[in-house]
Amino acid sequence: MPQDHGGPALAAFAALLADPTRAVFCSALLDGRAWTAGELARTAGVAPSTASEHLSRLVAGGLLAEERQGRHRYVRLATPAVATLLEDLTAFAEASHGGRPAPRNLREATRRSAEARARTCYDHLAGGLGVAVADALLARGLVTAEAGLAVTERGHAWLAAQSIELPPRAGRPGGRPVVRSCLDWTERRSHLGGALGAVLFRTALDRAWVERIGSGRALRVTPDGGRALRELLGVEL
Amino acid sequence: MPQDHGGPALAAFAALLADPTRAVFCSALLDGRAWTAGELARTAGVAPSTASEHLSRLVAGGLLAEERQGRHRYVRLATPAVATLLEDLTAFAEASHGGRPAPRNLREATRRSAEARARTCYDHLAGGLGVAVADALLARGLVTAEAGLAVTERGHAWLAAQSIELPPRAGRPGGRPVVRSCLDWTERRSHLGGALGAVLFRTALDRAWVERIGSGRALRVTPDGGRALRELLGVEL
DNA sequence: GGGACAGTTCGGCCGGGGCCGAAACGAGCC
DNA sequence: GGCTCGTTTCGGCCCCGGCCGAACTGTCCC
Repeated sequence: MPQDHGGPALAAFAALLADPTRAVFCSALLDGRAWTAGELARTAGVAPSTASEHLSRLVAGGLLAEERQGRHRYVRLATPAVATLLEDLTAFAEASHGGRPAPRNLREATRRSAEARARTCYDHLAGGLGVAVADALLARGLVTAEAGLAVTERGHAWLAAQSIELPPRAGRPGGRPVVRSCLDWTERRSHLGGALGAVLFRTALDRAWVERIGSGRALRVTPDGGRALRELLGVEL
Repeated sequence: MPQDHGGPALAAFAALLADPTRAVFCSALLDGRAWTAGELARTAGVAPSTASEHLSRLVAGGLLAEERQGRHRYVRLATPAVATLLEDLTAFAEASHGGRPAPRNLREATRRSAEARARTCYDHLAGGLGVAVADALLARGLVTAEAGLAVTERGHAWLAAQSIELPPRAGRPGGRPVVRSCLDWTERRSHLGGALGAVLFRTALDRAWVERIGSGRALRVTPDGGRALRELLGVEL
């Protein structure tokens, strides 16, 4: 039986994430974008040589995918499934680890609140904005939590009216679930992941409703975006 | 932001599972029952003193719950959420680890096939039986995979007709999802987890459709059970 | 070609942590 | 009380693995 091997395989896999440096890498990559080896090394505060070895292990273990461009080694999470797994693990780890420590100084506190307003979580919206959008979709009956999260009839109509298309394989067995609850570390509440969360974020970026700030997960809502959110969903920021 | 701490917290949590012995403990506990420290020590092939230390760490980390009875220390997975997390991790680990090794001898092969027919996965059915039941529910339209897995109108009626009741909080936000796809390591296909999977397994045990073999995850389908499965779901074993 | 720079490989250091056995503890049982 | 047995604590061993710096490779740019 595989579960005889489940022990060792599980241990080997968990060991990939059990190192603080590798965990920081994965956390950073949860912004859904590709990072270079050097960026990750600086972020984690280790020598480039150390980062290189870690990345090789993560790639070999199937957590990361790499792409070489010239003298750069770009690396990103291998699949959305990896992101989901990391989100689940982090949520659990944070929860069982007890409350998170308070910010150490004013600068960190303000940065926290800025990020809390709007940020990304892999490929969808998170932070206060993500939670607000999720609440609005539920309140307007576009998404139901009746028996697991799902898009309602009205929800599909609304998406069509906005010319927002879900990917064809979404929701089919083996495909990505349409809606997934993703616990927000900041808000301690759920925002929307899954194919719906991803396509909403993508749309918001394409239509310039939000734009990235710097190279992290932080987002800014544009004036157009604020208007659209208010009109389409009744979301007031 | 918590994700600054997400790295270290994630690493600390993953480290709990990164040890082969602790991973074997968790794998064994995926049968959903409480084991004593000594049983786990023998299963993993380590000294009782070693097992004791590991268990303390797992309990402190929130993965296991313990209950002392006389001179015994019973431990079990702390919550269904832990089981879900372990299932996801194991499935991913098995998948990315490449194909599982072939059975080493005839005895192991036969044991595999016996277990493959019917076994448990935490608190629901798995193996060939689990997959067959899942397929039958889908084929009869009692469960849909339209937009994530969900119980259909007909499904609810069917459950009521069988006097099978879902727990009241199931499917509500914060509650356990009603239906969850759980990848079967043996069959490489999904069977049903979630509240529905749990209540179906519980019902099957209560009505003596299946019974446990020994102390592992293996199950035997009783004659009554075979009849019930055939009549109610058209499942032929 | 030459210089700058990203990444990799290797050797060596060092600490953490898993393991055991011995001994202590404590519950059940006679 | 005295015995058994499951569990725990402690001390000590040892090895795995993360870290760095130095040297090397390969790419881009001038």
